[in-house]
Amino acid sequence: MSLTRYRYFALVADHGSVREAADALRVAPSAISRQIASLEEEYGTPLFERRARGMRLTTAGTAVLETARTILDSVQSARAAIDELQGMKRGHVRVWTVEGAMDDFVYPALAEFSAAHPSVSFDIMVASSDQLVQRLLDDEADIVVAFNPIQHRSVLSLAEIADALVVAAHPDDAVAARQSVRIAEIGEMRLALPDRTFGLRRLVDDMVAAAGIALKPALVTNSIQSLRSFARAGLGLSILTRCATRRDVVEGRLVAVPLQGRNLRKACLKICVRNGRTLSPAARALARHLARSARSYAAGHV
Amino acid sequence: MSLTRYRYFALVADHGSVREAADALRVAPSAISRQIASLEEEYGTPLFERRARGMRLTTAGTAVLETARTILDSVQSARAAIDELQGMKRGHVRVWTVEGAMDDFVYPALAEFSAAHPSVSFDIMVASSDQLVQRLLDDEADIVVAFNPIQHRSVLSLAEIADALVVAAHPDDAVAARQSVRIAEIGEMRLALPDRTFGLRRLVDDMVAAAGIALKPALVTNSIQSLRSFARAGLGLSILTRCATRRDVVEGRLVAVPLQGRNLRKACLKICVRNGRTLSPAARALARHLARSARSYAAGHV
DNA sequence: GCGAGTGTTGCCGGATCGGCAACGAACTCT
DNA sequence: AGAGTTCGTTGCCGATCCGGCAACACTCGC
Repeated sequence: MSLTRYRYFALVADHGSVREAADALRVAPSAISRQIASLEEEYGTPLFERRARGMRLTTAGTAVLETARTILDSVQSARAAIDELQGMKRGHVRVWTVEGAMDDFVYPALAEFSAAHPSVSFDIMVASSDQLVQRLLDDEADIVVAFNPIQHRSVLSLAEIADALVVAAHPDDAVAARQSVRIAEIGEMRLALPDRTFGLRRLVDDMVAAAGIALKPALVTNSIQSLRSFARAGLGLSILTRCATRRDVVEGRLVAVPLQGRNLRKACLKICVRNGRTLSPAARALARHLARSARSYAAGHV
Repeated sequence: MSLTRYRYFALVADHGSVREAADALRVAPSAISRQIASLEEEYGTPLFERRARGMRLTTAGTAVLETARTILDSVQSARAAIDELQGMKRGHVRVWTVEGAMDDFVYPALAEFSAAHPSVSFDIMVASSDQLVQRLLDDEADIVVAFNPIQHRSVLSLAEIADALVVAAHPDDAVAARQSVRIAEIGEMRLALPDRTFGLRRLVDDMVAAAGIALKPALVTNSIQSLRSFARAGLGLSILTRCATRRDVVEGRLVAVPLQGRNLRKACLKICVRNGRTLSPAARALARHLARSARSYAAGHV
């Protein structure tokens, strides 16, 4: 939203330091410093006293802080009023998702939504893609985030994220230095794979079948986390999606090498709802939000 | 400021139409339309009902309008509180300016300042540059905006705007089609000039003297407005500054052709205060604001 | 004096904003 | 009914703003 300056300002006032506020907001200190400076220019007077150990409000700053709180509260209360109008007060939404999308996509999007609609509560349940579709058909899930779900006329996809298959390797593994890995090669590798109820596994099976190879996985599991751990421990390679490996890659614990091959079907994360079913207002709003997040996620990580 | 969306929103709600709000704010309707759309996305619901004859608030919109008013009021009240702290309540500032800078520079800057500090009142007096300096020394002016004022150790320049000399011509005049005019040529032209108390006139006189030419002005006046009218009526050419002709140029009534010549001294508009004198808080704030405006004006019109 | 902690600044890539012109929709007046 | 008017919206583009990064300046405590 556009009230960034006031949010930054209030947070700095609370923490007494640009640095701490920056950590709390997960932005660079310079961004906050600039917004404070621009606010001071707008009011034509310093709002903080700069000290060696942080920032202390000036008298003028105190007045602005009061304003900042008023502003932020009143936006919050407008949201609450709208929630009430739309029957989202005390709403509850049941989201089922594949494990691989949870950390990198579902939770960040959920955090945004929850900040806007604090009174809505959630179930976040994890299952394999096949099971997800079943939950949706059984009306046990309002929204599912599935990986290459089977086509079904009662399942409506609102948005999708193309998510490449990668080979996850320990940074010291020989594979980690490569630009890509061909399908034909993975038959020879020490591999960990998800079990056959996973959309990811179906994709891999189809590809290796088309290439005429047989896989001898060193480990089969029903947990994405365990696939990551396998590779992180240097026990061998795992096949995962880029999205599921992002955090470990950024933090240097894994390297993700793209899989290459002519039979590489589009690997696709989809936000799905049950066709024809009328969702609760809260669920509808969250579904819209997830779909929007998916589109911007897709745009940002191509 | 960054609360644009809420200002736009409130104004549209008040006027009941994007177009009227756009006219009132002097921005394009599309800009407002977008901000409204983004606000609606932020709240996840339409805030206006689109009708053939304008926009009508929805119920959700009414809730947001309340918020918008709270926000805008509370910013206003923070300003007022700061003004009070700084002793700017009911301040009064006496500004003296050259006529040529009034419309294009002084009034826009003043409007911004006045929006931020509504309780400050002004004298805006017009005089020639020589007289301005005298007012400042006599403590009859707090701030002056002068054109190439004479150097004086008690006159402190806070900021300056380089302002090129131009020949103003009627659009049909032969000169209007040219890229530039050399000093040497203006001796032959039918010219209007300000009288000798104007900084602008001093500049012209110095240049023609250096070029060894004598001028036979067709009209001498103590009013910039009359110089403009002279050229607009097609009676001949006027020597003016780019800043003083901008509006007429934009609206197609005049063409401004740059003057060229090696003796062309920098033509310069300066924001000046009396050195050593302690200004009232309101005057100090306005001086700062004018100086800042001058810098951004200079940056924007090179 | 030096290191650790702080806030700020220059630079740059990406996102946003506003102006312009063209469009589509709905009403009004022949 | 049809032409014209009055709306709001959208695509495009240039200018501006914002945030990340790295280097810097400053203060305090050892």
